[in-house]
Amino acid sequence: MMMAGLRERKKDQTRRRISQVALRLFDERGYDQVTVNEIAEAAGVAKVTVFSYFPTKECLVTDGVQDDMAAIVTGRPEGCSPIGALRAHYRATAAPVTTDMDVETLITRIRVISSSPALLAAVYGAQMSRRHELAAALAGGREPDLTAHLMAAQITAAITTLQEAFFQRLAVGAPLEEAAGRLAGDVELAFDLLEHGLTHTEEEQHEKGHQL
Amino acid sequence: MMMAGLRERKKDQTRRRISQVALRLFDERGYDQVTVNEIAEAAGVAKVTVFSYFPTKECLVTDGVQDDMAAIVTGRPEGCSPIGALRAHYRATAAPVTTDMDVETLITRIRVISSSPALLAAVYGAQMSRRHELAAALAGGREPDLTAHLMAAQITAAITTLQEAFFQRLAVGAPLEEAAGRLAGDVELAFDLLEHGLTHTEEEQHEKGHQL
DNA sequence: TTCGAAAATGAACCCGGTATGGTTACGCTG
DNA sequence: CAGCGTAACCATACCGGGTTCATTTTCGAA
Repeated sequence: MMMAGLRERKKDQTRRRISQVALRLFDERGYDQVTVNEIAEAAGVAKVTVFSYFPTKECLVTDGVQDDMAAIVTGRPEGCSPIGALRAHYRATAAPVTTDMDVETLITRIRVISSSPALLAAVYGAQMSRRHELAAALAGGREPDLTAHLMAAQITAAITTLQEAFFQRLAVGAPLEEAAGRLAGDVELAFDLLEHGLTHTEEEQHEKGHQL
Repeated sequence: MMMAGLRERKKDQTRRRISQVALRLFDERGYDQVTVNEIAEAAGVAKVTVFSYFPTKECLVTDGVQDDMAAIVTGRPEGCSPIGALRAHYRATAAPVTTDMDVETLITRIRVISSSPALLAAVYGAQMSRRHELAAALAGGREPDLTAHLMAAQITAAITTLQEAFFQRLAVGAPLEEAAGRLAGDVELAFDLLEHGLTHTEEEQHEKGHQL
């Protein structure tokens, strides 16, 4: 195994071509103004082939933009609180913006998603579904109680909001470095709110400073 | 105005008939297994008429199951914190389960929604949009900053989770009174978590007691 | 070289939702 | 009561996302 035969290579190639073409068209004319037929034609395949690679039109954009939170919690090092693990994770990913894919492509994806209500709703719907996994991870094996579910919901909501703010800056045209820099501070703010509650006034939050 | 002519009465009647028939069919066979054509036929109208009353198939179930949060915050009495107002509101609605509609119908709706991933995702997506309104209300006129958005996100997530838990108990068959009673306690727990943070351990939360 | 299987295809189909153009019946006004 | 404007309703055709299926192409292994 692991011998990349011609067949596998062609498959990967086709998949990439479809997704690239789709992203370009979406970016040019807007998600809703592009039909799957057009994508197929522009990519030189049949409609049914597009759907054989991507189960839905949405997946052409959203594939691989999901987060793993539950895995972060279950895989956290010994003696580390769940929230601590999550804070550390997002603190770490904020700085270098570690991404295994082309940054330009990622930004385009974000732009496309942010500017389509349908896509936004889909992404949020999907993330909501994952809350249950996070709740299970937080409960650590036991059946998650209401507290676990509430924590999972709040954490998910906070992360989503962070991403939203980050994406918003990128979509507006802010350079990647600046957006990442702000994100770092935002992560600390968000987790402070999560850990210490909303009744902490803004002054208190600020006077604490966002000690890295 | 307010003079209910025959025309208006017929309209209301038709609308109600469509929604009732749809709900019954959904409950019997599942949301995805019922087509709009079937609903129309069973209700004795044309498909286009169904869509003239309800913009989407989802709305046949989700219409009127939304919450108002932003209004609660903006309309809160003098000297009352936003979170305090929300806590008071949900504390109040938990006990009598004040609903202007048939309880049995409401429960059926909930059952249908809970058992359809598509509907759940739709509801979550819709609630997402309302977060921005709540954030604006929290900011009180000024442009909402990240803190406001984070608070709105957390609050919305918590409320959603409460409803989910409540609905879950009803769907499982718990009597309305028992579910409402538990909901009252859950509301206090949720707002304690919101106000004081997730790092409060469960023992602390419980030792505080849920003082009404 | 041959053969099984994976990949791709075209065409028909289903369903949610929209557009159009026409019919019915309510309600107002004279 | 006559008649007219209009709101509600309808049938039909259409569009786009997504599925099914039977058929053909293409790769890889024996």
